[in-house]
Amino acid sequence: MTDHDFKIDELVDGEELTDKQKKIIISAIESFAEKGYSATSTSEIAKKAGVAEGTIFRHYKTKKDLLLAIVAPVMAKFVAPFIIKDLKKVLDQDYEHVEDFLKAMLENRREFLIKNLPTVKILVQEIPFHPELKELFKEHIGLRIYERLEKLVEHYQEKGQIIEIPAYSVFRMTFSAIFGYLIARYMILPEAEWMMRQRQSGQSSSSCMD
Amino acid sequence: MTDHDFKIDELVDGEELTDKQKKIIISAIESFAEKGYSATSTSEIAKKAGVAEGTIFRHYKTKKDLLLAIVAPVMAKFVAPFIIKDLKKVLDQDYEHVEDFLKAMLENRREFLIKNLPTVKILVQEIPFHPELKELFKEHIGLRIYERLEKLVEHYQEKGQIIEIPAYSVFRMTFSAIFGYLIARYMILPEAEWMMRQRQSGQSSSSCMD
Amino acid sequence: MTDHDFKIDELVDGEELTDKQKKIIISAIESFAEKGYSATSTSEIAKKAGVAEGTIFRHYKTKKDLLLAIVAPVMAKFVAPFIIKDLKKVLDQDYEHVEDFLKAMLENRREFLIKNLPTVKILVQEIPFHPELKELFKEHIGLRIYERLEKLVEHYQEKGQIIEIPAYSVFRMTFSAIFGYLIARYMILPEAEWMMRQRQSGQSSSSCMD
Amino acid sequence: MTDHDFKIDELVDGEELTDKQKKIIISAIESFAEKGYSATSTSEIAKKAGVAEGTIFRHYKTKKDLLLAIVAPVMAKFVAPFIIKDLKKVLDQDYEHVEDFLKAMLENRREFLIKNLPTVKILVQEIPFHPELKELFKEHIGLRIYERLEKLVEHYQEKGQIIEIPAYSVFRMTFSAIFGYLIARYMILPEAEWMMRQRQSGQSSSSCMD
DNA sequence: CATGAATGAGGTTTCATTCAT
DNA sequence: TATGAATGAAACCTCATTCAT
Repeated sequence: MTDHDFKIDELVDGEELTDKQKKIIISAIESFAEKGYSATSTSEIAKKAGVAEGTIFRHYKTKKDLLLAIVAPVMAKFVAPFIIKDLKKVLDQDYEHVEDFLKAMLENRREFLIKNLPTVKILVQEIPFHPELKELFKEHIGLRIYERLEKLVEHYQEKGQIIEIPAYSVFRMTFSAIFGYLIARYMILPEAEWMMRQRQSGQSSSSCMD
Repeated sequence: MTDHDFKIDELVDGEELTDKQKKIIISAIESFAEKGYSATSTSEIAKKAGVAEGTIFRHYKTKKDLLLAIVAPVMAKFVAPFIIKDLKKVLDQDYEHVEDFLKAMLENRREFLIKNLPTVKILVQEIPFHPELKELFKEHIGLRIYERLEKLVEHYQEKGQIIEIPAYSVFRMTFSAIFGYLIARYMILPEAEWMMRQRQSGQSSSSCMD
Repeated sequence: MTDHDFKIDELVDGEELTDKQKKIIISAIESFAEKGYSATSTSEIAKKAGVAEGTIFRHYKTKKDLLLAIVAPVMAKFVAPFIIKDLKKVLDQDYEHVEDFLKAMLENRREFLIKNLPTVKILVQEIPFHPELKELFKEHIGLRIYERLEKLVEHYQEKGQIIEIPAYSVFRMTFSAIFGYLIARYMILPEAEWMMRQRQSGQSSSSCMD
Repeated sequence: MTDHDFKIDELVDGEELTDKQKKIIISAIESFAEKGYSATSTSEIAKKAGVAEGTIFRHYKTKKDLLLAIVAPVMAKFVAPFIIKDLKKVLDQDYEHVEDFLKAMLENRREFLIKNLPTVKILVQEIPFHPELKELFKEHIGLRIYERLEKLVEHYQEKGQIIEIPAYSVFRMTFSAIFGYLIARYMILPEAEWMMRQRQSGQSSSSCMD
C-alpha cells in the first residue's frame, strides 16, 4: 500500500512543476510548518527559496492558493488507500477481526504521517481557520471515505465484533482515538523535547504503540 | 474537584480586572480562537471590545502579552488538580487500580476542557509557534507535573499494574492517548458538523466514551 | 448665489477635518488633477502632504474613498444653486427670456468652475472610469436637477420661447453646448499654452464669451 | 471626404501589421477606452489579444509606445481634411458663408468622431497626462492647422462675416463651441444612459443638432 | 486612565519589462 | 518571431505600537 502513496506522490507533486516552483513549495512548507501560515510572509518564502517575490505570485495567484497547493495533495494522498475498488471484499479476506483492520490502518497511516509530517502539520494547524480547507477536507474525507467506512462498520457489526450503536458514533470514537493519538504523539509531543531525558532519537520503531 | 478550578478561576481571572480589561480579554479570546493569534489584529479586538486601540496597550504592553494573559491562567488551572499536596496518598486511597485513576483523570480534565474550550483551543493552536508558551508549558506541566506522575507510575508499577518500561514511555503513551482523544473529540471533530447526520445536538452525555 | 457656494463650502470641506487630513486632500487634488487618479500613488500624496502613508488610510479606507471624498462635495456644490426652493417662480420673475436664464446660468457655473477648477477637472477626467462616480453623479445631477429643468423647459415652451421637442432633447443640446464649451474652454484649451502667442494671462474677464 | 479618411486609414493602420499586432491594437483600444491607460495592464491586453505578454513588447518597446501607436494615427486622420492643398481656394468656392463652412466642418468631424469614437476618447482622456501626446497634438493640430485656419478667419473677416478680433480668439471660441459640443454630446452624455427615458436608440439622425 | 491620530515598517499583490528557449 | 517564466520595484494597504490630549 505504501507504493500506492508513492505513485500518487509522483502524480500530484511531480506534475509539471518548474524548478523554482518546487523550491517555492519546499520553502513554504518549511516556513508554514514552523511559524504558521499567517505568521509567514511571502517575502520570507521567496528569500528562502532563492526567487523573486513576484515569482511566487506568477505561480500562485494568492498566498492562500499556495497553501492550498501544499495541502490539497496530502489530502488526496491521505484518502488514496481507502479508494481501492471493492474495499469491502479486500478487507474482508485480509482482516478477520476489526482489531486487525484497525492495527493495519493505524500502522499504514502512521507511516504516511511520518513521511509527510510537515505537510500534515500544516493541514492540522490551519484547517480551523480556513473554510476552504474545511470544504476540501469534507469533500475528500467526508464524502468519499465516510460512507465506505460506514459499510465497514456495519460489516463488522454483522459479524458481532462491534456493538450495535450508530455507525457515526463508532467512527467518531475510532477517529478520535487513532488520529488523536497520532497527532499527539507525532505532532505535539515532539515539540516538547525537554521530556526526552533518556532516549532522544525517534527510532523508526515499528511496534504499534510506543 | 470542580470547585477547585473555581477558586483558581477567581484568583487568576478576577484579580483586579477593570471592566474594560475584561471586555478586552473576552474579545481577544473570541477572535484568537476563531482566526488564530497572527490573523487577529489588535484593532479588531479593540473594536469588538468597544475600547480605543490604545487602551489595549495600556493594560498589555504588547499583543503577545495579551496572549499570555489569556493562556497562562488556563495552564495554571490545568495543573491545579495535580498540585494537591501529598498527591500519592490521596490517590492511593482513592484509586486502587490505574484504570480508575485514568478514568477519573479523563473525566475530570474533560470537564475542564469543555468549560474552557476556546482558551484551550488557543493554547493548543498557538503553542507550536511561541517559544514563550512552550517555556510556560514546560514549567507548568513539565517540571511540576511530570515528576509527580513519574512517582505515580512507579507506584502502580510496584503494584504490578503497569509493565516495567521507562516511566516517560508510559507517560508519553498515556498522554497521547488521553489528550489526543480529547483534542480530536472536542476540538477537531466539532468543526466537522457535516458528519453529524443523525443526532445533531451535543447532549451532555456523561459516559466516559461517546 | 456665490455666497451660497461659500456656505456649502464650509459645511462640506471644513467639517471636522484634522490638520493632516486637509493637507492630504490638498495634495491629492493637486496630484490627481496633474497626473490622473490611476497614475498617482498614495506614497506620492503622503510625501507631498508631509504625512506618513499610513495616515492616509486611517482617514480614507481606500484610495478610491479619497477620490470620492474629493469629488463628492464638488457635485453637491455644483447642484446647490438649482436646489433653491420654488425655483420656478424665482426664475420666472427674474428671467423673462430663456436667453437671460441661460446667460445667467453659464455665468454662474463658469464662476463655480473657475473657482473649483482642479476638482472639477478630476471629476470630469475620472467619471468615465468609476461606476461609483457615475452613480453619485446620477443621484446629484440626474435625479435632483433633471426634473426641475424639465419643468423649466416646459415653462419656456409654453411661453413659446423653446420649440416643441422633447424636454430631454432640449436638455441634451443645452447641456452639450454650455458644458461642452466650459470644459473645452477652461479645461482643455489651457493645456495648450502654445496657442497663446499674443496675450498669455487668463484675465478673469467677465464677458460671457471670450 | 469620407473616402479621404479611408485611404489614410489604410495607409496608417494597414501598413505592415501582423495578425497579432492587430489583435494587440484592438485589445488595447478597448481596454484603454474602458479603464484608462494607467489602469490598464499590459498583461490584461495580452490576455484579451490572445498573445503572450512578451509579444507586446516585441512590437512596442514600452507601454507608452503602444499608446502612441494607437493615438498618433487618429491625429493624422483628424487633420487630413485640412491638409488638402490650396485649402483657401477650395473652401472659398465651396462655402460662400462662414456658417456653411462651420456646418460642414461640424458635420464632417462628427462623422469622423463617431467612426473613431474609442480612439478619440483615449486621445481626449490621455492628452492632459502625457507631454508626448501634447507635443504630437501641437505638431499636428497646432503647427499644421492653426496657420491655415488663421488665414481662413482673415479671409472671412475680409468678407465682413467675422468681427475684427484677433484670429486666435475666433479660433478659441469656435474650437470650444464645436469640439466642446462634440465631446459632451458623444463622449460624456452617452455614459449617462439614465437620461434616456423616452427614446432609447441612437438613431443615426443626420440633423446638425440633435 | 482612556483616547484615537499618527507612525513607519512590513504585508500581499501588481506590473512593465527582460531574456532564455 | 513568439513565448512565458522570472524579475524587482513599486503599488495599495495593514498593523502593532506610541503619545499628546
